[in-house]
Amino acid sequence: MESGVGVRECIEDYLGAIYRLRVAPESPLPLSALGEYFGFSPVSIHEMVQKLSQQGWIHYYPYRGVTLNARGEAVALALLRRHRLWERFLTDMLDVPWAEAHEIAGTLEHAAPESVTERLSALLGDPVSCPHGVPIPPSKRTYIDTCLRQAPLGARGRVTRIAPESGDILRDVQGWGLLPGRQITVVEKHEADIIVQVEERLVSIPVESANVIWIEVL
Amino acid sequence: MESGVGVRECIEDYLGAIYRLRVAPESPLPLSALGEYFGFSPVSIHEMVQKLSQQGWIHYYPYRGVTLNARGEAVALALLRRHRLWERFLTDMLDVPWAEAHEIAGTLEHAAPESVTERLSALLGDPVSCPHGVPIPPSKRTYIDTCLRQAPLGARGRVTRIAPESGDILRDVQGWGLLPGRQITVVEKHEADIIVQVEERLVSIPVESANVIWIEVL
DNA sequence: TAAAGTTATAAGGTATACCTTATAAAAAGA
DNA sequence: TCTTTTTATAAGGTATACCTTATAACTTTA
Repeated sequence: MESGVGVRECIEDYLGAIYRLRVAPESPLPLSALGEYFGFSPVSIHEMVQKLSQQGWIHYYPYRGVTLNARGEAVALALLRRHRLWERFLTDMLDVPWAEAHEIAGTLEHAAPESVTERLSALLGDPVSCPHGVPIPPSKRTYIDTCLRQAPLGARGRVTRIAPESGDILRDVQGWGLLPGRQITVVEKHEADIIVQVEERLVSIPVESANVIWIEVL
Repeated sequence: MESGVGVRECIEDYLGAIYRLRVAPESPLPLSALGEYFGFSPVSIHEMVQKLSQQGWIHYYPYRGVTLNARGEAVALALLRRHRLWERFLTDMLDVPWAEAHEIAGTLEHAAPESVTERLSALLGDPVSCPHGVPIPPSKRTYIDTCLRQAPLGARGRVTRIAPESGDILRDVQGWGLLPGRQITVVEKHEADIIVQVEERLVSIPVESANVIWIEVL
């Protein structure tokens, strides 16, 4: 089973995007979501999806969307792992700002082979158990997370991921102190925002942002 | 003046190759050398050279070869700097074997922006003065080097670079203890080989290898 | 159920960077 | 000088991944 080595960069990007954008592994991701994410035309997305399906990376359910098959998911997970590790390297060792690191990691994740990334993981102290940073898939996801928007009142949890990610939301999340790994408690839920407690501090999160913040309820 | 940021990867590769392969900055590098280096057809090389010339990266002297102009040289130098720094990171911090590091650095040098590479330089202790490793161009070359093949008998010098580089020669060079930075003395010159002294040890270098080892005569 | 909105697909086009084959021009060697 | 070799250039082709326009098929909503 491939893990991303030698897989065409463009294919990796699509598989990674499907992984990041999907709501649940089984529910098909509409092609329109991919189009919006990449900023490509529906026709181009459709072309690529056909190719990915023919080459056996995804399941394509016309008029409904796509899901990753085992092969595609393996590549997406490996990609995400490389992405996270480079992100941590950039922030922890090179002091690159978090939001910027995300973008740069997006190119490094393709450039560095698995072997290098694994050595990098060791250099960083194998951050699987995640001291402060981003959850890094070891080879399978080890937690089940819930969207903050859906989290019940009073829920206590750990921020697992920001998905789908974008430079802007990352900046907000950093400002709120909601980086992955942080412990939070949902203290109030309103129409337009959700109030969470982050280390003695109360923060108001707009619902649109709460839609992309995921927590593991503890 | 550009320094490699935003310059098309392929263009950077050509400019870098011209820099590495050239014998002297002024003497045109024949297109056949580029063809051999990349393994591309003469026609393809010619096409690319025309493009590089039109876009103002190089001087093209038909039937003679190419030289870098100031703009092209700046990009090549920045590329080489990024290459060297990633190489050092890979070998020094990730314990990747030298020969392998060269290849991997060849992809990282394109992926990481200048800013990251500069922070990387700081992390590595700004290896401009080069403790043991590879000479890293700061922004201009600060040494004048001679091909070992041409070095006079009895010359004492410091290995500056292996150029043109390839996985195979790097392995040999590593075995001989002739990594860049090492002090050597030319003790004998024969038809087929050159005997150099490297830290108490005498090593016989075949002339073909001596052709790609460069030293700064001290 | 019919209209409106999505999604699919066909057809044709773009740019990049490579390829081959064939011919022309220049340089190098006998 | 003449031939051989090298270098240049023209012509046509490939693959990838994007584009637009137009039409067809399906889904959703009124």
